[in-house]
Amino acid sequence: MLFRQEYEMSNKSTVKPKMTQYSRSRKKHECRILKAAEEVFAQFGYNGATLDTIAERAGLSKQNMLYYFASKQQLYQKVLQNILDIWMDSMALLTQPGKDPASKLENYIRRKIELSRTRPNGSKVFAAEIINGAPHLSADIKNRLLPRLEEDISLVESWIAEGRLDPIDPRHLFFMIWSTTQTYADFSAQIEIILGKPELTAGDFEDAARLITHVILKGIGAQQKEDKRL
Amino acid sequence: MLFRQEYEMSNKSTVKPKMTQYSRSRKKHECRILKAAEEVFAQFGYNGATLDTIAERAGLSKQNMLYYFASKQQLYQKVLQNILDIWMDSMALLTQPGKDPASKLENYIRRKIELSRTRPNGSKVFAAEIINGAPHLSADIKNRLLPRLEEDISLVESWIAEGRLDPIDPRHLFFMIWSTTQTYADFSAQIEIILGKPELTAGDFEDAARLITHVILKGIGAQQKEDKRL
DNA sequence: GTCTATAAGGGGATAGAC
DNA sequence: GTCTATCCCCTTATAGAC
Repeated sequence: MLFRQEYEMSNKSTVKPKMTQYSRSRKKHECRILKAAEEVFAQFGYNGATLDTIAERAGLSKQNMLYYFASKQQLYQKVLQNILDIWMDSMALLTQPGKDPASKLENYIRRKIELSRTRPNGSKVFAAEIINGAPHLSADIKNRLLPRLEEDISLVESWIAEGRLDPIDPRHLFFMIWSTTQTYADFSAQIEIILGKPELTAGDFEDAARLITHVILKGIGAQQKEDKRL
Repeated sequence: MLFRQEYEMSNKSTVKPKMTQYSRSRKKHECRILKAAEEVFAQFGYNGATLDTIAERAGLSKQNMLYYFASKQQLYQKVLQNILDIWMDSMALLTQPGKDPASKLENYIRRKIELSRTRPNGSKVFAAEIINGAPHLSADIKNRLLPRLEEDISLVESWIAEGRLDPIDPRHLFFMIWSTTQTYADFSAQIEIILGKPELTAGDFEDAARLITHVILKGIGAQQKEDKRL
């Protein structure tokens, strides 16, 4: 499912049928609103997006939408949280047991590319937020992303210590993986023009994943089991 | 100079002193306005930026600024043009005579990183514009950037045909170079948090250049004369 | 939960004096 | 070229009926 169900806290342990009905309806609305908001924030930016446009795309009135999300900021924050959650989930691929570093990194890169294909608008909203100085997100980056990332940095450092990777700075490696994969969501307008296509296809994302994996793994001296054909 | 002098067309071949005086004063104002606009558009986005804020940072009134740039859109377009011009100039490093492919690519990557350091706001405005679907820039990408890029794509293809690079898609290689270098401008807010610094230093950009050059050149099978220490 | 109406403020752009 | 004044539209958010 593209939009995960949130707001679980409204479901108490003693659930009455009426309450369930209520919550389901509410979730359905919230889900549609969040989907519309992600699209509109991505296309017009925070200030360019209007509640009217979002509401229309979600199929309700602006005033009605404000019943579900009390303010524009609250809606925006939720969109940001969602994509950060999804990206942080994907980091689990780096700590899968029983895989070599090259496979783990390849799985992570491929997952990030897949997310650029399936959730481009979330990526765009996130990117625009960072570009603007992350006023609504710096706390989450510091308090949620960074601690999780530190573990992965230590992991990469251990791989280097074991001689399985070239001695590179793990943090810059992550900047490289993030930028090369997310650019296929964030800069799709430019990439489409250069590739001469109205829309990027699944094949284009596969090309991207193959090239990024090849260059990064070979570039950091990680052994791949079999070299992919380009 | 950070902001190149534009609007050369107002200087006719028969220049009178008074006219020169006039033009110099105008250019000085326009230059300050463009610098301020680049900063404000980068921080707040097109719709979030206000003429009042830009004018204040440039040291004049909003109404006075509108004497130099007739509309917000016109000012914005000029900011976009400037950074695209600078980036296109940097592509000349790929066609320098008497250099091997690895050196040319390294020079280009290093120049792009240097521009991320010296003109981060131009990069941010450009990035936000592409994220929003490039409504003001798609014509320029198609008509100015793409033809220039086609030459560089042919060049990379010839290197591949000569066996000097792995058989990669040149277009995706450029997407990789652009994303990895521009991320140090566009995503500086996130990178600063992760590196634990209030501002990125020249040393951070040097670290980035070294890692990107190492990984990409090694990753595409380009021979480097001497492997840089990490 | 959904509607109509409206308050309240912001911001781009123009008019016209100096 | 620079200033004061102002027009006019857009947008967020609230009030209150149903």
